[in-house]
Amino acid sequence: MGRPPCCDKVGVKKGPWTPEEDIVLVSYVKEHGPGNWRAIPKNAGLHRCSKSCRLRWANYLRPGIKRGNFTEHEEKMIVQLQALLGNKWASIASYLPERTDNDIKNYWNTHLKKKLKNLQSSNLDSHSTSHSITRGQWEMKLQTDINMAKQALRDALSYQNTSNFTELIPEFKPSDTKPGKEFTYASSTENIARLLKQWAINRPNSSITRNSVDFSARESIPSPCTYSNSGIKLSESLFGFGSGSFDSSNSEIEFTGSGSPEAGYLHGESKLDPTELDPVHLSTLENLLLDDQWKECSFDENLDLV
DNA sequence: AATAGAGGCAACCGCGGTCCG
DNA sequence: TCGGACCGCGGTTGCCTCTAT
Repeated sequence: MGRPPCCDKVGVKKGPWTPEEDIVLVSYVKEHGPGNWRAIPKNAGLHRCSKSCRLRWANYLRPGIKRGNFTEHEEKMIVQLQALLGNKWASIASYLPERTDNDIKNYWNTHLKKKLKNLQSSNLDSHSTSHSITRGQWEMKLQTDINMAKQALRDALSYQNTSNFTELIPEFKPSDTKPGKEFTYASSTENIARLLKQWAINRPNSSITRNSVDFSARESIPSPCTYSNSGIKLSESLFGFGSGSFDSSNSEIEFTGSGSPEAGYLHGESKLDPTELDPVHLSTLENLLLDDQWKECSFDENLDLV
């Protein structure tokens, strides 16, 4: 009946990963690709639960992860997307391809929550002298929020991805550590980064870019669909978020590439796959957010826009 | 210099949906 | 068809470091 358990709970190691374990995991994934996590601990000789391996890979070891301080742009996007989507960290992370959902979640909980709370309380203070918010003010605020949300999505779409895969592997930078903080794991991180970089270079298809990524491990490449109308060119759904740019001044969106690497090999398996999204939900959202930009456009019948 | 409290973050836990034997 | 494992995700915990006293 059923499948055998992924790992026997006895003898499964917990806690922080050692550099050696990281190297073993990276080496194994390098050879076999991510996926089939239940087989990895056994085959790689790791005394870890498959779940732990997947998490370690997704949150720390996979190529393309940007570490260190969040930029102002990233911060704004997180705030606005959180307001839009709620605590859907995986969804939010799909807009920030170089950040993991765990990172975003942590950053939200430790920094942004407080920041917003302070902002709100200072706003409340400024309002305390006046009477309660009027209907007109409320509507204005709502409109502002909607505009902010729209801007967030535009920002997301105009996010400029780096074009070269090797650029995605961050070299260890002193800025990754806090001032004065002894970063005992630095050398290991650096080694892993180098290892991964080497991996990228040595891959059979070494001309890997973010737009031509090997999805062969497990995921299927979302078939590119092209919509072209009114100067708008798309190769995939908005939420596929491949390599795209959006120029609000001339209403031109250009997506290239046949699939979002974020949904596949480069970024583990937790990212949104456009083909798996609820078309009604997302297209409604897209419609709402990009109403101004998109209302004039007619789409291919394959598009399930409401 | 020692210590307590706060902050940051990696990793674990538990749940719901999906998949497989 | 069904039971149970796998997978992905969000919430939470616990450890380590920093800072204030």
